[in-house]
Amino acid sequence: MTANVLSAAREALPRLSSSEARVAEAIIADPHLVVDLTITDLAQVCGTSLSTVARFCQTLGYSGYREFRMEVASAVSREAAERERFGLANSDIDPLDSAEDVVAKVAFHEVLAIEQTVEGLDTAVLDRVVDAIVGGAHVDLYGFGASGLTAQDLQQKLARIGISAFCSVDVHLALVSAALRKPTDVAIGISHSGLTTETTHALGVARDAGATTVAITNSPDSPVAELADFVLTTHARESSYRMGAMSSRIAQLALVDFLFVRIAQRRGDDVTGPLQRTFEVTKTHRINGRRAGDRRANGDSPRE
Amino acid sequence: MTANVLSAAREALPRLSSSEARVAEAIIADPHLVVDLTITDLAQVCGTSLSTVARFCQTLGYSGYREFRMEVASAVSREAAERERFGLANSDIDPLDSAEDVVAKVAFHEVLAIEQTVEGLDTAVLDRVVDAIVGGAHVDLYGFGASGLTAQDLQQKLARIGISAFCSVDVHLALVSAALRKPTDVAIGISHSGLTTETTHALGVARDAGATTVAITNSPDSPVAELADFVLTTHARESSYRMGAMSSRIAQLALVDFLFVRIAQRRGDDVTGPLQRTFEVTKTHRINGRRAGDRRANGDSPRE
DNA sequence: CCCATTCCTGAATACTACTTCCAGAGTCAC
DNA sequence: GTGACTCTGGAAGTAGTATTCAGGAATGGG
Repeated sequence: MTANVLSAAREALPRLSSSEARVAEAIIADPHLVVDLTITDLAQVCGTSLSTVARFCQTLGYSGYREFRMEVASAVSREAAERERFGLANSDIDPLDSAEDVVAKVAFHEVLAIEQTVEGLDTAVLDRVVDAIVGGAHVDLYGFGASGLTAQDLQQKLARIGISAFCSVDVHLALVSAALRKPTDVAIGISHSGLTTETTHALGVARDAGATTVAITNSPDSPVAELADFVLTTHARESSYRMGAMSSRIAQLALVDFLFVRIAQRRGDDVTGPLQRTFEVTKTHRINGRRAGDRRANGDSPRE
Repeated sequence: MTANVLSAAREALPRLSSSEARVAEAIIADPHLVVDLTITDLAQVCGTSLSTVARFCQTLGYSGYREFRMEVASAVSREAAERERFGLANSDIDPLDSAEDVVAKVAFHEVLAIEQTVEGLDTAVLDRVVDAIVGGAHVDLYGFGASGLTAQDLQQKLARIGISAFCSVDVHLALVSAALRKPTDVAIGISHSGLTTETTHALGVARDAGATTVAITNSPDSPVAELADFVLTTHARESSYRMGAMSSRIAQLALVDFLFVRIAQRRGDDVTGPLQRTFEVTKTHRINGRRAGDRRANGDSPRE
């Protein structure tokens, strides 16, 4: 299922028994343990028996420790390569880090979040959501707090290509809209944790009204996901929780972009046109450059 | 020793005996053999005995096949990542692209936008903006359309760590707020093109009121930038204008995150605390997790 | 040309690491 | 409290890996 072993481990955590979870946590905290240690040693480090470690590997879908280990080695190396591109030795932010370090580390985590979201994305589900939206009449979006921005972002994008979309920061309005959904409509709930009660509530109402429901969340086992016909999962790692909020939002936006581009593509929309125009306006402006600010009034671009 | 196992093997070739050379050649031709096959099977494929393969691994400086194999797995995965990246570097989205292709390409461009923004960032300017905000009384944020979401995002973040920040989608309210700025305040205008009249206007008003002004834009020569004491530039490449809208917003958010983390770091804020708590809530839920569906009466999920 | 030395090689052996099985402990529902 | 179930680690079994060793080829000296 999930391409990256480590994301898979994180995702599987809730389904695991306590001993297996201990193994998962140790591995998530330091994946290098797997590469360096034999199954026996790893079991000892985790305070459990090697049988449990072996079972854990199989729970994740691997034939055993050997296969799992190779997979972890690959994932670790891939991540290390990424880190090197940012010139980083380690990736946790320290209070004494320089501005350059902080910037590189934040960027690294955000890039990682995007890449892992891609790896873990089920494109079949993505396309079914695209089908539902393209074939549907209207899209309702529910998201509050940070996820509210993602919802608004998608709303703006859909509206721009002529798809009826609604999104409100006001829970009451969202609920009213949810109650009015028809079976031809699509309702999308966005919540990183999947626990946000307002989002869950709204999505449930839309579901009861007969709409096709979609969840965008980092926790595919969460309440929001359970109300959804289709679940799109982001893979922002929470282990370095200090970054969590940022990475998760970037991952959500990336996901929303995938969805949007695919919709535009499916509809045969000429996404190029309008944006091309923006591009040219900008370019023209830049050539005359400095004085454009003076002629204010009306010459504004489609976006921003 | 050479960093990459495979180069090492290639380099060592002339020094190897004929049987070991045969092993080396097979591996160089298809490194995946090592990942997939046991030492016994690999020996058979190479038409030699497993002893020879084991010796070969030791000749290259590894303790044995096991260690060698892990190393090869790492190298192979790293190389695949590089190749993938390279393949995406020069490709635009095509109407006939598959979902996988679309996702990979969009993600690549977004990652690129982050990386280039990091590269082009003047951390000295960043830190002076941080100084202004940390030492100031209040932050006003102006941004509309897509950039409005970035503005709101930063507003939310600053508010969360107790910094007075204002952001409104209503231009009038923004202007009123701008007019009320004091010299101890900071006003930040966000506009990708730098041409948005509302943003320019508001930033100009805040400047006249005496506030320190900051511009976040992709065009450092634009009107918004000219009104700013400090300019933070995003580097979302517009050449592939089809992606521009998405990449620019990601770049803006990344920039805002750099700013935010640096501010939190400077203030010695315990960013860890609140987020840690969120993490634990999620975790608690997850432990009971398994049966959450039952409690929820109607919750069935089509996937998983 | 023959013998001695050295190096190379793979079969056999020894060993380690991994997998699988199983029974006991614990947990939950009735 | 009892039965059904799950979780867990010990132990047996097996696959995979390391090492030893002897035969054989190649090289060099007599």
